[in-house]
Amino acid sequence: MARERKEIPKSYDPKQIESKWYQFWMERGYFTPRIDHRKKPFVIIMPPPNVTGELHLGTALAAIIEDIMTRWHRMKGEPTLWLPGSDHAGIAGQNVVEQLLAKEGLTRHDIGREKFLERMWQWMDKYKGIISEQHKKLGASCDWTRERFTMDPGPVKAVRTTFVNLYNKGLIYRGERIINWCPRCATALSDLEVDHQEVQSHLYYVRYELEKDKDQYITVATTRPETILGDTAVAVNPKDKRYKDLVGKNAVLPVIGRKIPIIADEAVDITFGTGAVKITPGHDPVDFEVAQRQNLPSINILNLDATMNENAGPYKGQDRFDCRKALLADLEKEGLLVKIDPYVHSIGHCHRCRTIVEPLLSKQWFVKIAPLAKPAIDVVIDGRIKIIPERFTKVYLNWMENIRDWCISRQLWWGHRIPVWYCGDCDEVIVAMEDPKSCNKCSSKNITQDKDVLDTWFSSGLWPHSTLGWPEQTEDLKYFYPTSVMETAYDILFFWVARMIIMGLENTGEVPFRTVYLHGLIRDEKGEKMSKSRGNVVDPVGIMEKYGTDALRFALCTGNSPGNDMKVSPQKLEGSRNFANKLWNAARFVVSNLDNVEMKIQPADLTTEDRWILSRLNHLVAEVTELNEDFQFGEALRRIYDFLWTEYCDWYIEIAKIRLRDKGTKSPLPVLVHVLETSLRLLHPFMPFITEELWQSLRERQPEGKPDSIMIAPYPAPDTGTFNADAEREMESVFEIVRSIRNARVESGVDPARFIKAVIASADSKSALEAHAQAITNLARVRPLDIVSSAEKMKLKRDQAKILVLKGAEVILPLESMVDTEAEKGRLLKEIEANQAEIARIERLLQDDAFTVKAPAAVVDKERQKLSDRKAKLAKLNERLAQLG
RNA sequence: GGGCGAUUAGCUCAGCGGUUAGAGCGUCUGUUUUACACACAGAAGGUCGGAGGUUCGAGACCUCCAUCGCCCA
Repeated sequence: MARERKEIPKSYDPKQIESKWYQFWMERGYFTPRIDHRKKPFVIIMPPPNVTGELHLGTALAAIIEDIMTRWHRMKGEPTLWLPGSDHAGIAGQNVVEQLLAKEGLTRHDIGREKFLERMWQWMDKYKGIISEQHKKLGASCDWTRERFTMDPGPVKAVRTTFVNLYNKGLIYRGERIINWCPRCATALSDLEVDHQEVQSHLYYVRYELEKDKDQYITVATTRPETILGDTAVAVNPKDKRYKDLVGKNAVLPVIGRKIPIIADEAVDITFGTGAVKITPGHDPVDFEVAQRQNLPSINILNLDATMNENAGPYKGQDRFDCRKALLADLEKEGLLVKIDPYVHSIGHCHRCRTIVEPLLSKQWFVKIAPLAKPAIDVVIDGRIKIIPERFTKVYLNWMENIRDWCISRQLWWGHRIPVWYCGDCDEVIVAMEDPKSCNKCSSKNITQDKDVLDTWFSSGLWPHSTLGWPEQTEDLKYFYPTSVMETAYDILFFWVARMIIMGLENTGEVPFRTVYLHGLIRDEKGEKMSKSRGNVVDPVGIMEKYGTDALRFALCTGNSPGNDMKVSPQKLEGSRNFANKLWNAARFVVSNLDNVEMKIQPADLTTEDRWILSRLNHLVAEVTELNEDFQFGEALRRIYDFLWTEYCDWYIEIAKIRLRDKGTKSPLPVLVHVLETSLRLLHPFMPFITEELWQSLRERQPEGKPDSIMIAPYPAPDTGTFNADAEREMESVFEIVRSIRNARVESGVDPARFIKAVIASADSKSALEAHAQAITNLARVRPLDIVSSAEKMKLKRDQAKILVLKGAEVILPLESMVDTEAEKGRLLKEIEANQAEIARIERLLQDDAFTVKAPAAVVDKERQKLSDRKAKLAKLNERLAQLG
């Protein structure tokens, strides 16, 4: 890209560069992988965000983590595919458009199925675009040429094929079962789409008269008195002696007077209420099972809008909760309401609209799940799929082992229509890949398609293979499947991840992905879950505009460990932005010094600080590589941050300035540039925009052998040959000297601008320290500085000086009049005490045979070294104290 | 009822067997030291929720308890 070479602005302005680079990457086609059969690809299928509105922070977090993995693997040279897409979001999607219609005073029934679906598509097309744009703004390097929508022809065919196959295998069936019904959404829900919430409620004790003897009663306890109207029995436990004589007799339902039997069933809990319970097979799953065992009839008392139907007698037409009140009043009047106890129990609410769901008996389509769950359990147990963090493995298995048949039909219009036709003439059920024209049994043309659609998660469950072309054996499917990582939030482990494993195994015989990475949920500063109703939703686009995309990425990545929730605060975002600015300025400094310098590093020219920073850099590269491989991206990024800010900026650049000013010495620029360039590549997956911008400004000046973009440059690999413990030790001692002088200056109130005299005395590293005289002079503001041997030290006049006793050296600061002898004595005594304590501790440790024998030799040696350092230091401190008198 | 997680500096969190516990923010004291005040230098601040135990050695491992949060029934 041709750019003018000009001054880099003083502070980082993300707006200036982000869209430019994204466009550049897109134009070059970097996001689209080249299929290379010699290489193993890295593949992530994006969890498709719901097309119900705009992106939220949770989706942004997912995209960021996925992008980090994607960019990292791409830089490692693997053919890398990150396939984006979006989900039609059945109930949620339909809700959104229905609400829009409501504003026009319309319902979907007013405009009809066809017109409604047109509106749905309009909405979807609009928001699909918005979500893609937002992903682009985040820097998501996904392959837009392969973008998919769950209702695209490919996925539609996959859904159809799966349904037909499972039906033919007898794994999809239609049956009358107790399902969860949301009266507001007017559809059946799966068990997962019901959220149980504890509520303060009441337990009502109601008397049922016995048929033959009106003075005798059996009292039952219930939380839902209106369901009395649907009772078909009273049950007691066969072991319960209290009711032994009543079993086999009939009771009479209050108010409506229907006769029902008193039966014995093991399922009854003797300790609940009175030990006698009402059985309502039409509205309770447990009761339904009892009824099946005991051959009891079921009575449905509800209409689908949760009003009472004709079976409710006098209450017909009333809302379920009005009916409850009316019935209780009537019971009270008749003296049949024995008592009301306060009672806490959990009630199911619709996952989407929070309405209380109603269990009811209904004819729906189900997936027979047990045979499908078995292999899905095996692949996790035998490690073919690994879940991170590991603790979710247990959660997954526990759910999978107790799984129940999955209700997949939804009474919605928006979604994948169930591919089933019913013959009006012969009752044949036709399930076929191609839409039938007539009944295949009686050839009647009088056939109608099932009106319902499938649970959204049915199509989502196919996502990893349907997006790649299944059921066709496409090139993509053959090459990219099974995928590498499924990255998503832990709250859809069952909804989605589990079903993808089930469906993937069933359809392809292969696992859909090797690793499941589950991230946590994002909460606000107070730790509350973000939700529209709480009004604490943070819009990622607003953040990106205010702080920059890389800052958002940094903030969401650091401190985010798998499976743990995280809080996002303005402070965190500011800190992230500050880091971007810090990096910007470090690069600005390097680049501004860059013209006409030979950039090749000549090993012979390297100074100790050069060897130190190269050693540190390569240790960093090794650590980051290891952490990335272990999916610890937050920690990896934190290490890069620490290195750049502290080691590179605070120390290396500051020391390099000396050589930059003095043109006579070897230039530090080759190393400055090398470390910066390597760090930028290391950092690129995390902060793609600023790293590309800075990398390009280096490349402009040093284009030789560099690829066109940092995102296709190789990810750094550690060069262990640069590891240099000696250089690290030497620099550490320089830093210690500088720090201690700075500290002493402040302590003694020396004017910050003033240079003071200093002498450094060292027994064994005099010559080494001499090489750093300039650095110490500049960083600690000491001049003149003398470096002397321990022997020479004795000749110095020391009584009016401040003496800093360090590990490898002593620093003598002749602060003359500023030294307060008494205060100095106090300071020394404190230091002596601390050293004595430490020496005592180590001696105790080393005298302990258990330690010296059992601890690893390296640990013991480390302690011995520490002890001798401490002793030397203590001796010097004592000597100094004696001098002060 | 069963399970999981969290509890470390004022706040947000790292650290997950090696012995003086780290960072960022905040606080305090200074500083226009020609990359950066979105910065620099220095400082204060923690008996790592409690009690037992394992170990030569425990924020780290085990047991129990407490508080908060989540999931499943």
